[in-house]
Amino acid sequence: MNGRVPRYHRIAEDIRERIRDGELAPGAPLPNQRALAKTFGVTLMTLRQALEVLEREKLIVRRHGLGTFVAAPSIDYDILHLRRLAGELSAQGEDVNTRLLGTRFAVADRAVLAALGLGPRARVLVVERLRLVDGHPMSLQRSFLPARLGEEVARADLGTMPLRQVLEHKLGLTIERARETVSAVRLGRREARELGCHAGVPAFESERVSYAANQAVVFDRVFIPGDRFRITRELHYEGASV
Amino acid sequence: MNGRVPRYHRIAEDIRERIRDGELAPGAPLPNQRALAKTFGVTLMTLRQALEVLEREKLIVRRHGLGTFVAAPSIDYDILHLRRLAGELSAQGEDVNTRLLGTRFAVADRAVLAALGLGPRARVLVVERLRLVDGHPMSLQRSFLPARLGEEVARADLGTMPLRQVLEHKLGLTIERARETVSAVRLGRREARELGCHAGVPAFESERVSYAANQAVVFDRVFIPGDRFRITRELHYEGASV
DNA sequence: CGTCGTCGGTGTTCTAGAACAGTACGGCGT
DNA sequence: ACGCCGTACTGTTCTAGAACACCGACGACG
Repeated sequence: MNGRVPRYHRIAEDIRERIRDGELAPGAPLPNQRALAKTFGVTLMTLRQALEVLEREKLIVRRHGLGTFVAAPSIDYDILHLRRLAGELSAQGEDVNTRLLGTRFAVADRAVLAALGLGPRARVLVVERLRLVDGHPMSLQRSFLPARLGEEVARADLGTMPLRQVLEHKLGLTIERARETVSAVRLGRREARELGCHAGVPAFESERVSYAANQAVVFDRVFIPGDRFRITRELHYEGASV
Repeated sequence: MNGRVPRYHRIAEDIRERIRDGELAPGAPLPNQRALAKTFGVTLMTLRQALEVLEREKLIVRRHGLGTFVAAPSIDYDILHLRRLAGELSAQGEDVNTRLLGTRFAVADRAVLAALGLGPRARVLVVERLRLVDGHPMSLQRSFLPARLGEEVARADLGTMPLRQVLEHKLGLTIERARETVSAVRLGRREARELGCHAGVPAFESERVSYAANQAVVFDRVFIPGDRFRITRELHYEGASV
């Protein structure tokens, strides 16, 4: 009956879709938990597990004694900003596009080797792209793929198709998980030239490892000048004292 | 029988303490869930709730089929729970302390005025503190409070008591919400001197507005040299396509 | 006219147990 | 010697129900 995915995942996905489709507008209350449990044919506990998932994703807000509500979209805005940083921006709002600067094979540096779990001196495919917002360069992204995957990828039309999609369709690899680290660095000469600013200006550097089927598949390194980008988040202090 | 705090809170607190006291070392496995449930005299479900709390706090890691382990402390600054950056860290793991550099009244700059909702040329109390980790300076924090609150705060012993606590006990103000923005900047001369590095090195600058009762109460500006901090986050791509 | 209690809605915590699902390791077969 | 596979551990998902806690509104009482 149930696939191999937990029931509460299905339920969360179902509600998530209804929110995304606008069937449940921001601020609107969901049916009460007991009713939801009944319509999904599960126990209250199981339903609550689904709601917990959604709450962690900031899609809903639960208020004791009041009800459960679709979260205001202001919170998504932060997430959007974070999305951006990593470069998987989904052209929402501003005019965003990507310019392919080039691809080449090269020997990977130490950080890339470690992240991808490759032996020393292994070769990788390097894909270099520039993200433009409203026509102005926003970030420079270098993606590294193990050579064996790179062969296939290098033939794809990266100018128009997102790398994610190439991996999915050409190689059957679906990125499931990623770990991203952001640091503050000084912009190098080459990076500065591509981004149209001076060498040495402070910038964010994001390094990200993406996993498909528990295997490191892509390493991304993104540079964003500090004057073009900020990370914003909303904090809430509810229970827990210190 | 049970106090007004949920049972699973108590359990989480108990385990949290054992970790903090070093009774459970980083990397060490906890007893299995069924055993823990028994020793706490509670159901498996209830125990799991406690573990979930601890996992969200990144104090433990649960691994299916393997066990539950005390998480290895990381200097990375997790953007999802970023207690750290803002400086309300609870001495977890590393040896952390704060040195009060000084307090003074001054005319606020534009950003501070806007954030706190003050009129032009308003005076504020400036509290300057240095965060040390293992004896080395990690971040420089400047907090700004409206003068009317500042009078009271200035008399408190900020060397030993966290600002949060002063606000809570002396003024009855509980911070409920905050908005934080992180950008990449070049470190100024004064900041560099306090932090023991050269002017001009890239750094994170975090600006945070904290609200109590929907009123902006404190504005914090934190500088952290780029070579001492990183922001890390875990991404999951489950349902939702883009 | 105001205040306080009750009531019916909501989410929250908890029980006792069953079945499922990864992981490691050791023994069996080849 | 090697590989497969069962088994005994681990965490995970789920049930069916009960009792609790919180919130807002309505009505009774002073």
